[in-house]
Amino acid sequence: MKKNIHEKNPARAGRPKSEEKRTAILNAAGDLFLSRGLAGTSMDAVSEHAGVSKQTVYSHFSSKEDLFRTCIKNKVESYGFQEEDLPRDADLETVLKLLGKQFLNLIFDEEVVAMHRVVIGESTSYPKIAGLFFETGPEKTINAVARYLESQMARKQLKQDDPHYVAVLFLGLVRADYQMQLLMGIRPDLAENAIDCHLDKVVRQFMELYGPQCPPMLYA
Amino acid sequence: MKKNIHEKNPARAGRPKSEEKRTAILNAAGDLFLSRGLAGTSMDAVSEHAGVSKQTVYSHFSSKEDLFRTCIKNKVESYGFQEEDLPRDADLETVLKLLGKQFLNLIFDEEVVAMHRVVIGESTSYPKIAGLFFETGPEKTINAVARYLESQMARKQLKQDDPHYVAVLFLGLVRADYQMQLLMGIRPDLAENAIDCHLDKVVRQFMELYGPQCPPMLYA
DNA sequence: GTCTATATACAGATAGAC
DNA sequence: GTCTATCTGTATATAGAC
Repeated sequence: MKKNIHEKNPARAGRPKSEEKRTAILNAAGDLFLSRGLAGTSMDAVSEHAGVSKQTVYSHFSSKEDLFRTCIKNKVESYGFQEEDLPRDADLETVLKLLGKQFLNLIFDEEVVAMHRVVIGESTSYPKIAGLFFETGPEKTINAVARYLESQMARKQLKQDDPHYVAVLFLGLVRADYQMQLLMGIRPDLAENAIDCHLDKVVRQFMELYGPQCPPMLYA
Repeated sequence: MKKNIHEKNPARAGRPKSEEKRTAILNAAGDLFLSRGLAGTSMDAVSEHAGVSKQTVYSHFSSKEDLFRTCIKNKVESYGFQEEDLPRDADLETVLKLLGKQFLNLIFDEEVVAMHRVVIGESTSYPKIAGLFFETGPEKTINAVARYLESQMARKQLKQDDPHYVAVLFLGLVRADYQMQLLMGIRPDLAENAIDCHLDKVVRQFMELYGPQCPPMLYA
């Protein structure tokens, strides 16, 4: 997309290619940005860890910002939340628990935490990168959950409501304050089976609110 | 606490005092750290905005980290969530809506957003500062809400449960995904009265789960 | 106690050899 | 296309005058 070198003969280039070094740079930069932050990572450090010279880095990426944006873009796309993988025919509560577990695994993942940290920390300087991250990361997850919930509403398994709103609510229940603690470097104190207990309770509460056998609204 | 100058005669110091400059430094540094981040703020810029020389900054604070920590500590303490102000005798739902509104005002506040951003962004480099922030900020808010909920449980206005857990749940419902969007620089699209509608709905749902007339647990 | 001037280090980005 | 060497700016922190 950037240069489209080797269009004619990808396998046997006329001149020595550099796709290998490009990925080496991206890998090195990704690791460094996530572990030391943007300001804490020098272009010298990137070139050193990638095993190339600094000028080679600049020949692939026009600036540090360009490199940063490409790293985030690549990383966030690798963390898809596959709605397609969900067993739609399975019991609704089972799927919700599975969904919750997948979501918790995601937000507890160290690399995901680091990515949120650096994106949030740099969102003032680079709002567009933060926006891109949100749309292709958290927002995509919400939408995936919303689509599933919508299908269940159509099957009368869930009360009718705005699917996006309900997805945010469900994920909010699952997230609790774990995510904020993780972002601030606090390890949530998780006793034995605490996560599973939490998920059980959350799904039960969600079904109380949106399950088909839930009582009619008391007000309004 | 640091030097305790002028212990004997606070009003009429023998030598020219510097408490005034100290606060000027803290104010300038606070504004700059929150608007440009830690790495984006030089000690030169701090001294310039405070109207003092750089050496004066270093005479009051041993390092940039020391200055940063003191700024965050001061700021976060100024954002108390006064549980005492709540009208305990008022209707429970009214108080919950008021509580939710106060919380939303807090997390929508630009300075509070900026503070979260910088603390999260620097939490890898300065985990102790992030920990201090969490304890005296978000955690204190949770505890204040928990104490109120506990008092209402004692009066049988709410179902018995772990107050801290229920407080996290309530605040999670209120927060939805507004906070994450704000941290990433995205303005939540709020239609007319959207906040109030949201609060109404959230409180209703919370009462469905924990109100005294809520149905008995369907499982377990 | 406060200021001006400076030491020292390292950042991002570029020039020119091969 | 890739490397070594360098330019230019700026950072934190300190030394010494008043």
